[in-house]
Amino acid sequence: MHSKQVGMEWRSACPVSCAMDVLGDKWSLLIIRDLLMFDTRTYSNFRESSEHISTNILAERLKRLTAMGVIERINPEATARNNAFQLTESGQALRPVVESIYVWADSHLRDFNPDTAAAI
Amino acid sequence: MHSKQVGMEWRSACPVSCAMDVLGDKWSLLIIRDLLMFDTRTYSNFRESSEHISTNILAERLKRLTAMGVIERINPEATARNNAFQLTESGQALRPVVESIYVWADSHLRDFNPDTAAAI
DNA sequence: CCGGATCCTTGTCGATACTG
DNA sequence: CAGTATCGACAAGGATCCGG
Repeated sequence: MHSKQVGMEWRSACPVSCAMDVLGDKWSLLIIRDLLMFDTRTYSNFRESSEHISTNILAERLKRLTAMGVIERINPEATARNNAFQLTESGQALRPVVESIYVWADSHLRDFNPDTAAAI
Repeated sequence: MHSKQVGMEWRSACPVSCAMDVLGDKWSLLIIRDLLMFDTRTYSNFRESSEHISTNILAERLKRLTAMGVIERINPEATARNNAFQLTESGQALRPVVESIYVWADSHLRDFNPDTAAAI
């Protein structure tokens, strides 16, 4: 699977920029976060997360992250009943990213959001 | 300076979510990247970066990142001639975030973008 | 010139209703 | 329950114009 096939366009060759082309939105890293915490998540599991993603955005992000090899379905031929996602090796390699973001926000965003808590 | 004062709304108390409320777009972390690389950047320096941000987006992001205490003007009373931004302590604390993103993209996005190079 | 505001077009987000 | 269709709201992006 290549970039052209998923309709991906890269703004530049910079890895950080490419990463933002894939993950640079408000939702993608929260999906990754959920999967880092719970290993597997269903469509409705994601919807239960406290940020309340809407169905079309969730479906699109799951599609994109799957296309980019970050997540995958546990069983590709699963029915709607038992259908869940997990991280690929690439997705698991995002753990340091999410953790460093967590650490940063936890120590530098407190002044702005008094509610910021360790609990997710 | 508090969240209400900058019109900030938080989707949840999760630090990762809060971080995405501040940095979760395609441009913010590229601005941080530039400042990590060059220490100080002017408005037009940012515009010269290879992703070609447009003026209105840049102005808005600089405003938001300033409001969130991530960047600051070197000299608040500078004229248009000598006017540049730098990272605050909070912004410099984002170095591990940008670096881990760089490392991830460099090793996991190559299959999708053959042009991904170490050079920024 | 440079920083930045404004206008305008296009694209994406997000809520909700709806379908298999 | 997973996913799609629709539509209004809003953000992105380009061009252009203004002030110092």
